[in-house]
Amino acid sequence: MILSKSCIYGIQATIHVAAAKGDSYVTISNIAEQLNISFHFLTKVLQHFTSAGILQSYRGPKGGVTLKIPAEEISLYSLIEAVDGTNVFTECMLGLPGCGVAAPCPAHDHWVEVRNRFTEIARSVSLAELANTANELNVRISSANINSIASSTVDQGGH
Amino acid sequence: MILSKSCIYGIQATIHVAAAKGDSYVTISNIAEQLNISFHFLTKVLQHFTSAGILQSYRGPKGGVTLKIPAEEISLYSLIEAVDGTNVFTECMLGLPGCGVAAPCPAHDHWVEVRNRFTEIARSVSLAELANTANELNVRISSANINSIASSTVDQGGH
DNA sequence: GCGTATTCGGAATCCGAAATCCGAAATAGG
DNA sequence: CCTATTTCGGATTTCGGATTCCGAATACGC
Repeated sequence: MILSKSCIYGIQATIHVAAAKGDSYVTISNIAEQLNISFHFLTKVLQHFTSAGILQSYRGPKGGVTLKIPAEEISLYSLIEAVDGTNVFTECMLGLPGCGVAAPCPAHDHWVEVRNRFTEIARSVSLAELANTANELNVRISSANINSIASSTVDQGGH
Repeated sequence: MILSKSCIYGIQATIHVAAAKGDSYVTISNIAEQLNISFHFLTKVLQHFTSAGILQSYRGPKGGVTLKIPAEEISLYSLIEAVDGTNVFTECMLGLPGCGVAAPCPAHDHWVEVRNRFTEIARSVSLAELANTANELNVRISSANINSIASSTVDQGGH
């Protein structure tokens, strides 16, 4: 698994939030329920995003989380970075610390090609695109289905 | 980390064995020492390769392991497969079971591109190439350096 | 102000991979 | 036959990520 579970949950959750695209806050318990993830665990994961400035949170009744910046400006890269850091994009395939052009491992050149392609894609794919794909294709983002968001998210007005 | 530590150790070890390319068996303790890996742990890892028909082992004095088939016929793919299985090459980026064309996740198309490139490379890169690269470039395969193999491996004759 | 809903943040627990330990089996050499 | 060497294979321990638990902080509604 190239991404940690925390990271995967986080990506699924932000897609969920972006796909809901209401003015209101979405509660973490709602997200957790829809995605079949432990509420308490998701709570922790989403804190990475709020401290990274990707999500905006609000406590108390009518609280929850929402996107702090437009989904178009949130790259998959920044989502991954917020939770797992940038190691995924720089690590050596054989786990050698400091593997690079100066001191490559035998598989360096081959792996760099894969790694760079992954990085490019992560940088160019936006959360908006992921959310649109999810909505348009009516595609699942977890064991649950994305189209259950509409019915479960109620616009409660802004703040 | 896309590969488990066991798998990484295994790849490093087989490169070491291939780079030594003597007729004799290389002891696991020798490999472990050169690669700075726990001997007992490496013992377990290499058993995957012997049971997969990649390595040939021999017990007792003058025993050890050696390649069972030519290094040219051993792909990086088969090395990874022997230890970690094929999940790496088929898994969904978001960890969704059964993610595929029929039921894709929002990131499916993008991830498949990366995954397929990785698979192609793993299938086309041979252990011989890795070992040659390591020898020619005098490149390290662990914290230790590959060129220490020559001095540490003594040809004790065949069996 | 008071009770409730909600996120925040640390502590405790669980669990699987990583690593260690130990005895058994095989084999060469004397 | 006996001993030293080496791989085999199970049992145990360690360690870090995943998960749960609990109390605090914040904010709405009455």
